[in-house]
Amino acid sequence: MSKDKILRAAMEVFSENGYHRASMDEIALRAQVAKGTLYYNFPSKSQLFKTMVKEGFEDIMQRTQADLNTPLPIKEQILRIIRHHLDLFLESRHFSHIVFNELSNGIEQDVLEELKELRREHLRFLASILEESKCENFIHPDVDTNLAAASVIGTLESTCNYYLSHPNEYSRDDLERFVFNIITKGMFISIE
Amino acid sequence: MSKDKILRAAMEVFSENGYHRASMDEIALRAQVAKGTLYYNFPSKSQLFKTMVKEGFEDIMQRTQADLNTPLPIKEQILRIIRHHLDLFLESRHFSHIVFNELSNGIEQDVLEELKELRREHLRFLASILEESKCENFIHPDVDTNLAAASVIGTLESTCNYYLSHPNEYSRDDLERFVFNIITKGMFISIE
Amino acid sequence: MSKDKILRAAMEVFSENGYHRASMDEIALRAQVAKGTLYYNFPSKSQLFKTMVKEGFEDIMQRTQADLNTPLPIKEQILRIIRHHLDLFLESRHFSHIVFNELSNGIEQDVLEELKELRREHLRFLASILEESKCENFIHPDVDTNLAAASVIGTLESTCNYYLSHPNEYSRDDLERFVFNIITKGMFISIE
Amino acid sequence: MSKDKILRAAMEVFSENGYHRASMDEIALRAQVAKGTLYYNFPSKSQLFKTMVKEGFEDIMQRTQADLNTPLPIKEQILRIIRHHLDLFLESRHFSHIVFNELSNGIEQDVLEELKELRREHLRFLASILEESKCENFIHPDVDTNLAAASVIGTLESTCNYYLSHPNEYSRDDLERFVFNIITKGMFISIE
DNA sequence: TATGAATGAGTGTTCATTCAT
DNA sequence: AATGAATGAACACTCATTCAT
Repeated sequence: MSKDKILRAAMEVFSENGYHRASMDEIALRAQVAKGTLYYNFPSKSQLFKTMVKEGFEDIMQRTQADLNTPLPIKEQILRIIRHHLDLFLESRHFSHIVFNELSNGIEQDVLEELKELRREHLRFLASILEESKCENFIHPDVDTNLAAASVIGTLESTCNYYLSHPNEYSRDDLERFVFNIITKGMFISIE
Repeated sequence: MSKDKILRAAMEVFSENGYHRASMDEIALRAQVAKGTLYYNFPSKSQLFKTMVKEGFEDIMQRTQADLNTPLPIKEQILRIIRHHLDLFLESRHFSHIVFNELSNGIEQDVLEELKELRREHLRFLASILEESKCENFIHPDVDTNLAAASVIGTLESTCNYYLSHPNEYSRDDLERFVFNIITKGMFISIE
Repeated sequence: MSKDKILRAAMEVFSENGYHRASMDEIALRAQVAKGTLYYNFPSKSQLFKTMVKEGFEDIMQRTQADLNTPLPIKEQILRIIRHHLDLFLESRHFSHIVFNELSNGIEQDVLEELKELRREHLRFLASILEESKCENFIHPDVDTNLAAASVIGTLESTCNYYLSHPNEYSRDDLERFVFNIITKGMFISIE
Repeated sequence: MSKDKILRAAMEVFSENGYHRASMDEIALRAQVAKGTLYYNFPSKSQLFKTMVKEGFEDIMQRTQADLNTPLPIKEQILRIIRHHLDLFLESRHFSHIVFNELSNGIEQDVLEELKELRREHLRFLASILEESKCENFIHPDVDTNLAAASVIGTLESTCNYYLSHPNEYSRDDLERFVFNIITKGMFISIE
């Protein structure tokens, strides 16, 4: 079906070029449909973008959720969340970049709000997982889980970026372990 | 002087719209100079952008450095770094966003590399501060200071974003304290 | 069809203004299409120019060739070549001017080479006709036919220019006769 | 003096780039004066161009005239005219190209007419030399000396072009001899 | 006499969008 | 459901020219 071909092509092109440098011509070319077909299926570039982002978010949340359905020790749960997000950030690097960072400006106002809401939803999803851990006394009682969720995402994004722009300095496992440690234990020994 | 007026206007316009939606016309208008004057002072849009970013980086590094020159307890040092970067992220919110995130795609290749190098330099700067702390045994010996620097930036960026899009939920002090705690102690009590 | 309308308009506008002063706006206006349509059909100004020139060259060579297919006395052959090129130079005066003269500088390097090759091809075409005459001993054995072809074109261009800028001094027949004589017999009686 | 430096630089830059692609910035740079100085000495780009062309024409005419002042056999006279013009066409190749060919369009109307007049004057100068030869019965009585002068220029220009774009195929002497022969004897043996 | 910062009209080009088919 | 030719507003950039010093 055209719609799917277009969405796949859009994911590629947006990822490779960012929102603005991605052109509808290129997407049509990559999807092997005529340009008109894009507009037959999606009302505008920004709406196509939004649909694509939405599916991405739903996918990561669903996969994470599925993985947490079976009862697991807390440590394992954290590790799996990290792993899923590292997958996303490393494999669909540019997509995740757009999704997590390029949403503050430069995108049409109408769609921007919806995209931000999607991101907030994702953060709420992560926060709710953390909240559960907090209830079970795994997390410091003074830690705000909303900010913590944001901080997890920020740490993942930023370290992935570093990892990707310094190839050969670390292994993927190093990265995973680092993020796990920094999130759980912080970096300092004790400074009080 | 025109050059300064232009840089100030550029900062505004790039911040409000992101690199691509910022137009040279708008910058000229905002700087109250003719369009040609932009090109008299800067050879291209991307070079203007680069100059602006460069000055921003130099400023934050210089101010941070100045503040760390006097001997301070480690806790205070960390707090000050956080404060300076919170200042940057909250006051020049969009600028910092561009600087720390929008550099992955969509900007002319030639300038992109220089910008990334600026960012790397900034991370090295932070990493060197952390490395010092590590030498004095304040930081866990297995923590990589490069990744840690990246993670600090990611945490700051992401939590600032959250803070800014959820007004009235937290105070600035909450934010500062949260970031300090999460960086130093992590979020978990003990899960081993 | 748009493509043809554009080529016709381009011919007009390039002829009247020369390559550089011809603007894509003017061409679009003259062709009664939107500016975008120019770029839908031709990738750039220089490529549009090249296409136009190419068609012109092909036309003159084809028409000349067609006329020489039937066996004719050498004198008649020469006259017909002259006539065809006078037609071109007098009727599409500016076009031929561009084609034969404006190709030395000021045109984008990439297209310039192709245009020069077209001109060389046309000269080879004329030279091959002359070469045949030479083989039949109509032409002085020491005359280089390549240079001779170039010289024929130069003479035609230059005398046409003179003719056009001195209206009423000569008839078209005068011109034709003059060129024929000067090419075949030269201007001097005998000076050795 | 500035004026001379500018004229020399203008000659270089116009020759290398053609009228339109030559920029006042480049000329100022090459002349090592500030841009304002160009406008202090010449009212506009086109006037600067005109002045330069005028000097060029005067120079070639003067040098040719000087050479013909002493009594010489007709053959030698012709050879010298050819030589002087070959010098001009081969050494200041682009300048002469502009002067002899690029004057039909693309240059500001106001100056264009004056430039054409300069060219006509030069042709009259050559024609007058030929006319003299004609009076002495060296030239066919039915040859119009005005057209002949134009034809000489056209032949020179065109063969020089060919010569320059086919390096190593001919020597300068070949060229000189060819032009002399074609002008004096034409290319055909006898076709009546 | 000379400067050079500033100008702004003009240029080629891009691209999301439309619509007749 | 799908097409692709056509659009036109918007864009980065150029450059001859001006003018206060």
